[in-house]
Amino acid sequence: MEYNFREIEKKWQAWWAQNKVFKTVEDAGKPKYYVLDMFPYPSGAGLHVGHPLGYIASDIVSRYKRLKGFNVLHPMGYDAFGLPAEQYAIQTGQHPEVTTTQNVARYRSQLDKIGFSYDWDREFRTCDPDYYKWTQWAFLKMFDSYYCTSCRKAKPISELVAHFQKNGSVNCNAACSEDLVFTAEEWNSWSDAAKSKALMNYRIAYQGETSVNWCPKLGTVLANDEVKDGLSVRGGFPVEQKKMTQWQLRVSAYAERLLDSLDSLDWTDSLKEMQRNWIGRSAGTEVVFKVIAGDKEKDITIFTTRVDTIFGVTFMVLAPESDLATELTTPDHKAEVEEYIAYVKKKTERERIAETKSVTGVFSGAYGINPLTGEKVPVWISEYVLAGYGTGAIMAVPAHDSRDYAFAKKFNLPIVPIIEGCDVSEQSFDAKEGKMCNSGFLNGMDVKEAIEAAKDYVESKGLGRRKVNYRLRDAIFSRQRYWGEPFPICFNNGVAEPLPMSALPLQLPEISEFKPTEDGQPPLARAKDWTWEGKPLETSTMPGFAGSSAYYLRYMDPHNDNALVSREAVEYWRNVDLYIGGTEHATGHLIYSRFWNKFLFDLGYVCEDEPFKKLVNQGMIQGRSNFVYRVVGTNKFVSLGLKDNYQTQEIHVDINIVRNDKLDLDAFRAWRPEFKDAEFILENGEYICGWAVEKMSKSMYNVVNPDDICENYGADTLRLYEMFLGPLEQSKPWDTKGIDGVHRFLRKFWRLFHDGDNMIVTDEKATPEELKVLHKLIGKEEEDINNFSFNTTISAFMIAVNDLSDLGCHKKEILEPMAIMLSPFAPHIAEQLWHDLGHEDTVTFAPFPKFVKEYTVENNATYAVSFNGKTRFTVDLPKTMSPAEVEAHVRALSQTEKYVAGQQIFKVIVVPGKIVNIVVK
RNA sequence: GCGGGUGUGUUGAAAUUGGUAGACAAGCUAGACUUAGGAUCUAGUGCCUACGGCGUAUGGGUUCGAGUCCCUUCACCCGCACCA
Repeated sequence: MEYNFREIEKKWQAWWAQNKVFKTVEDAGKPKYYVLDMFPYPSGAGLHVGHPLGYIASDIVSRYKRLKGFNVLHPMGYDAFGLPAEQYAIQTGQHPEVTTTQNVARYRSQLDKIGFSYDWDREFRTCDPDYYKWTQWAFLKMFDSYYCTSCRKAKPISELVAHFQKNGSVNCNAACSEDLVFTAEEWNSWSDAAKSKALMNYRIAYQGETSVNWCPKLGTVLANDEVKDGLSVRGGFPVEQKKMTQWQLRVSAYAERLLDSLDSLDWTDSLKEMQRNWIGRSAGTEVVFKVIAGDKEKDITIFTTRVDTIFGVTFMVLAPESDLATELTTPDHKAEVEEYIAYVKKKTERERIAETKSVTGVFSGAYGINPLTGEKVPVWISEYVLAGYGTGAIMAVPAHDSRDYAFAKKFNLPIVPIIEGCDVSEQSFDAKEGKMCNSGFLNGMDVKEAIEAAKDYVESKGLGRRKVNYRLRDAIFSRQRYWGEPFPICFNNGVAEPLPMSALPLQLPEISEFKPTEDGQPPLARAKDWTWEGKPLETSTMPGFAGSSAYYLRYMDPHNDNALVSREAVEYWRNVDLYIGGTEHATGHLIYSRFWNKFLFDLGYVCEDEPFKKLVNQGMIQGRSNFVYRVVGTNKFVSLGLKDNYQTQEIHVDINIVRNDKLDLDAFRAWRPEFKDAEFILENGEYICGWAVEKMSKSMYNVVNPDDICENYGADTLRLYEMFLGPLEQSKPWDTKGIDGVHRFLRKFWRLFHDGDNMIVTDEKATPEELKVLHKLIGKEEEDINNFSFNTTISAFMIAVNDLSDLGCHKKEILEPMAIMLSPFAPHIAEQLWHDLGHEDTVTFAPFPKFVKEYTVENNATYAVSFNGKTRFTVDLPKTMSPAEVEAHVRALSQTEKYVAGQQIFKVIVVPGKIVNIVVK
């Protein structure tokens, strides 16, 4: 029997499913290992060959860990709420539930063909009421909590209420949207509605007015990570800034913890850096400036990281969106300012980004007083100052800040340098170096010294205080959509009231149309009787990241009806040991999940502060398109190498009728009617196509579907090939060149066991040479899997198989461990061979062979010499030398050099391969 | 502009982490067998002015020894971007 992958794969996939081989149960006797893939959004297009890349890698690790004796949790499910299904519903009237179910079925059948070792009993979709019950539950917990800034954790809001009753807002240590000041008496005198309103300022899930990314085309608000370059990530529609009242999560309260615990994670530096930038910690100073606007006078606070430059302040700037801008404008400048604010408001986010270079602004008529110099400086209003960061007001030091500099140049404001010898005639001097001048008590100090000295001074004089600001903003948590989790919130005379836990899950109501209502209400407003005990329910739904923020916990205990996850389950599985997925979630899902986990950790529902210990980002697989070149105005096609002799037009050609960049001429003629009579100008009798790396897409005819590869080569070949393509983390184009190589390897592997219909494995004892081949591979695989270097393991397998073929080795002692070791990569063929060797159980839990180093004796003419176990050089020596002679020789040699090792003792170590190391102790 | 990363044959890529650069595959060339194929096997394949010399984007440095470490320049990729 030849290697018949179709039969083998079908047979063992069915057998695994039937015997529930991958069903996982908690087992205190075994160490746990939790391997998770970022679950997919089931889109209508199905999986292409890029999706399984990470899944294959995680499956390899899962299977390897099982061989190593771990109890492995390896689940899969679907992130099923989201925009595309709803957009489709709006267009076609198809209920998103229906399309989602269809798409999930398609995904499942595609995944099943690849032979993953998921425990499908743990599968769920985020749109299942049994699941989103717990998303709603977590929201209610957040609604019912505040963040205590002194103990750095979430606490019940009732404790804060008790504090207010006793002390008012004094020492309340709660993260909040704005600093409210009230006494206990005031608090106690307030109505329930007023209290509720005040508490919104502190809740972790709260409703508040904020500037949001509004996408008119989608009819919904979007989170910052859902917007790129001023366009929505989904759909690419323009986004504008709008002030709206929205549900939000107080993620900003966790900024510090999210930043600090990054250090403990085994993630790539680039990803951690991305999160650090996104969180954007900056330690600076808040300084109070007195501002005089006509007959009005007001203290305003500015934020700066460079208090040391305060003597160089020549003007101040307010953000046009901030309330201060209108408040501090003097009557004689009112018209201009209003016009300017209107102009800024009209701009879309995209225009703003495009015009960052242009400088705009207007004078407010007000003047600020520099608290250190007493100097009077004009207050301007400009869009380069953002309302959402710091205090929305800055002191401008044009000599030492490039933005202030550009502004000063444009509006002819003075530029006063305060660092000795710097030249500010052409541009500002932003560097934090040099000696201070023109700066009163700071004169003569080094800049770094001056920063600290200025901070101390400002604090000691009560002019301001040190302040750490974060760029991370609270997450906007409502979407004006249908296909998402409903909020378990109703409104009692406009006051938000949580539903009781017993009301969960609050299920999505049936509606017939998914568009927003005529008066701009979200689609849920169309539902009949969308009320709770007579009170209207919230009509927004939760965003996509809500359901994906705690899903890894649910897999631990997916059918629990009493808790998101039971204490026993979470204490056994704890957190994810290995998480594999794309970088696109760096600042979205991976921040929200960490936040969500920390919140549940604070409340004692989970036992680890961080959800994902190790994270690996697989690269994107791009498409590789092929082109033919039509001679303009004819139906003649010229081969790539000759095309420069003609005027040609480049046409995408279906990659399925091209092999190794050579066009199948008949298939091309049959591809489309207009090419039926195509003629070709060939080179060396062949038509060579051009190619380019592009995104995989239908319109470029370059989509490769995993089902087709499974059909033509088998799942094992697909798995091996995706890994063989190159390092996991690297983005690379899909290119079927070379897939034959790995397929050939599997056939060779098969032939070590079989000759035609006969099993040819013997019980003979293995020779040291054969054992050496085996153990070299064992060592390599152990090392490589821990480094996620799967491509080199596969190379090592190829070498081993070639060596064993050369040695004519068909011995069970060698081949049985080889089959076990291959099983993570190519599980179907390994399972078949395992059974061929007479086993009745599955290879899944066979013990991974033990690595023994001794079978590595070899000698050769090249020697490498190392000093202190590190530095080495090679010397050519006669083959016949004994180790002692080698030592003498090397000693003599080294004494001729300046790095003399004369007195040192050499030790000869024999290692695998050609090189003998002579280590100097 | 800031931050992170990458640069090795015709192609995907290896390199015991400072020690024979190009393993393993793909492609190409020649040959064998053949039921002529997208099968199998064998040999060759970095470059040159070839018994030698040169080669890991560029120029320099450290070292007995550099793809690997340090500095310069260039190119490409990714992320952030008026964050004070």
